Amino acid sequence: MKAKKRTTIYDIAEKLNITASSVSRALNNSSHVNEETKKLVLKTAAELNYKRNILASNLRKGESKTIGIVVPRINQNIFSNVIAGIEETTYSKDYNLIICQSNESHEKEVKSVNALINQHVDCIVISVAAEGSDYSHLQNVIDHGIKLIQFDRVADDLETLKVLNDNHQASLEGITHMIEQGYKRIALLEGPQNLDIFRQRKQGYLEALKLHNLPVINELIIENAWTKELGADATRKLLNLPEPPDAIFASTSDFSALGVLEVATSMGIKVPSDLGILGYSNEPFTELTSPSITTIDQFSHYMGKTIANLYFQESENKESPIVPRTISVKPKLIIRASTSRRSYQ
Amino acid sequence: MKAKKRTTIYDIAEKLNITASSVSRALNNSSHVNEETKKLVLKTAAELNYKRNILASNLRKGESKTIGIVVPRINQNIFSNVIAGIEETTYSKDYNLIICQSNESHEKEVKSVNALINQHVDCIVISVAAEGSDYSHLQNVIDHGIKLIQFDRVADDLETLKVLNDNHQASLEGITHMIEQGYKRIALLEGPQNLDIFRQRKQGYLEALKLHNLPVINELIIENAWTKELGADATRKLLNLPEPPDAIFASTSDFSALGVLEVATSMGIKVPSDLGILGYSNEPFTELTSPSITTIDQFSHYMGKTIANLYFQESENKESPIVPRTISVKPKLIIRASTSRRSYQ
DNA sequence: CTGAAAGCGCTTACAG
DNA sequence: CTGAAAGCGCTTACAG
Repeated sequence: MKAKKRTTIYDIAEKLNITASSVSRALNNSSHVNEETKKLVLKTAAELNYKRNILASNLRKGESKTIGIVVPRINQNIFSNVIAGIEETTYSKDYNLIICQSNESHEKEVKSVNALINQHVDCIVISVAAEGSDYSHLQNVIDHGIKLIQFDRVADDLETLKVLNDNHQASLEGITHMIEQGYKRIALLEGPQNLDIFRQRKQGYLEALKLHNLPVINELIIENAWTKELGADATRKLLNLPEPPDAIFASTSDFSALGVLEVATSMGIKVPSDLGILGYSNEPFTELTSPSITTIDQFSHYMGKTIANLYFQESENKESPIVPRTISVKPKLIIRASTSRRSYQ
Repeated sequence: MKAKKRTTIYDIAEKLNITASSVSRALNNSSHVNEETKKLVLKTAAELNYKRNILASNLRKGESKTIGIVVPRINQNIFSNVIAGIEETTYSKDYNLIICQSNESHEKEVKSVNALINQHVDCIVISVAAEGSDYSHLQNVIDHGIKLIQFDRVADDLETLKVLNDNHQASLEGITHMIEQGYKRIALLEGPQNLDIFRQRKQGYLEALKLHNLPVINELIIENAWTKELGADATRKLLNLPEPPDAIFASTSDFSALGVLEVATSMGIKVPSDLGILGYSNEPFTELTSPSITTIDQFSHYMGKTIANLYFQESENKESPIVPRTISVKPKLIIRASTSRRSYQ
C-alpha cells in the first residue's frame, strides 16, 4: 500500500455531515458536545483509521508535549537509567522524549540544545559535556521560555532546577570508610575540575583526610584520569612512585576504577590487601570483577523519576515563575571486596 | 525572564519592510533571493534571536524529520548502542529521534507505535517486545505511509526493511567451537520461541550437534531461561540432573550466562574445565567475570549506522516503492576463558 | 450543543 | 527577485 493522504478531521466531518469544529470537540472529549455526536465521531474515526496530527495540534495550542534530553552518552549506566526513569513517568502523560547525545563535545551540545529549541520542546533536561565552560546556550533555553532542568553534571552558576547527588557527602563517606579499613596513603584520580561534580568529590576527599588528620599529598592527586585508559596510566605512575599509595579513589567513574584494578592485578599487587580501590557510579560490572569494586550508587533511575515529577509539578502552576532550586538525591556507598581488608562478608 | 512571545518570520519581515515570503526564502537559502536581502534577513534573525518553528515548517511540508525508535529497554547494551549508532548518523542531517521503550510489554509497544504515528514521524525503527504475536500495529505503520525498519527482534511475517544478525550462523559457530573444545553434553537455555532470533539460535545449536553426530537430549533444553535469575534457576536444575551437562549455551543473553556462571561457581563446579559457558551479545561485563565469558558480538553500533543509512537511502528515491529486504550483519564469536579448556591465549 | 471564522508559523506555487 | 494568497491540520473564542 503506498503512502496515501491521511484521514483528517475534515474527512470525518464530511462523512457525518457536521463541521470540523464538532469533530475536534468530540475527539477532545469536550463537555460541550452531544453524546450521540461524540459516539458517531469516535466510531467513524476508528473506521477511517484516523490519527490526530499532533504537529498541527501542538502548533495551534502552542505546546509540544515533548521533553528534550541532552546527555554526554546514552550508553552509560547513569544516563540510560535516568532516561529510563524519565520515560516511565512521562509515558503515562503522553509526552514524547527527544534524546540527543553530546559525546562530551561542547559544540555538539550547543547544536543539540538549539535543535531542541527549534523543536519547541516544553522542557530541556541536560547533563553537560565535560568540554566547555560557556553556558549561554542554556541561558538561551530559559530566554525562550522553555523549562530547563539540569542533573548530575550542572552549570552551577546558572540558576535553574537541578537534580543532583550529594557528591561531597558520598565522597566523604567513601574515604572515611577507606581510612577505617586502615588505608593511609589514599590517591585521588580527579575528573575535569570545570565540572562541579568532580570538584565536590575532591572536596569530600580533602575533608575526610583532614577529619582524620591525614596529610594531603600532592603527588597522589592525578588530574583528568577519567576513562579506563587514563585511570590505568595514572595507576602505573602512582604505583611506581618511591612511596606508592595504599589505596586509590577513582572519583571520576567505575571505568577509571577498572583501569586501576587491571593495572594493579597485572603488576601482581593484591587488592584489597596491598591496594584499596574505590570507584564511582555503581556500574553493573563493579559487582563482577575480582575482587568486586566498592563504589557509590547514584540512584540514577530514581533521579530520572524525580526529574520528570519536578517538570510536571512546575507545569501545573503555569502562572507563577519557576523558583530555581536543587533537589539532592543521597547516593549510597556500596562496600565490596576492593576496600575490605579488615572484613568482608 | 518570563515566557514571552517568540520571534517569527513576520517580526523579521516587519522590521525589514519586506514580506514573510522573502524572509522564509532567505532563511531557507533559496536561490531566488537577492544576496543583500539574504544577508539582512540573516543578520536581523540573529539579532532578534529567531528560532524557526519546526512544527509549523514540518506541518506545511508534510514531513517531520523525526525518526521514532521503539526498543524493549534502552539500558541494554545492544539497544543503547544501536540508538547511539542511529543518532550519530541522523544528527548530521538534522533529524530528531524520539525514543520509546516497551519494557517487553506488547501493550506498551502498541501504544508507543501509535503515539509515533500520531507524531507523524517519517520512520519507525523497532525491535519488538518478547510478549505478543499480533503485529497489526506494525502493519498500521506501513498503511500510514511511514517507513518501517525492524532490527534484531523482528516480526518475520511482515515484509519490511530488516537489519539483522545471522543468529543461526553465530550459534552454529559457537557450538562448533564448544564441541571442538571437547564438550559433549551441551545444554541450551532458550528464549521465547515466538521471537525468531531465539528460534534461529536454537536451529544453529541443533545443526551443530547434528553435524558432529551428537544426540539432541531434550532434558538439556530449557525453555524461557532468559534473565539472570531464570538462567540461574535453569542451571541449578541442569547441574542436579543424574547426567548433568558439561556445557551450557545461554542463547538468550549474557545476563543469563552470568546466572549460569554464578550458580556453577557457588556449587564449586569449575569453569571451563567441568563446565563450559557460552553467552550472547558481548555485554561489557563478559570480559570482566572470572573466568571471562565466551560470547557473540552483534556489532550493535554498526547495526545502528546501517539502519540510519538504510532509511536515508530509501528516502532519496521517493517515487519508487520500498522493496522489503533484509540486511544481515555478521556477528562474531568472541572466544574467552569460559569455553577454553584446551587452550586460551 | 453546533457552526463559521480566525489563526498557530511556516512554505510554495503563482504572478509580476 | 519579490509579493499576495492559500494551505498544512488542528483548536478555540465568538455567536447563535
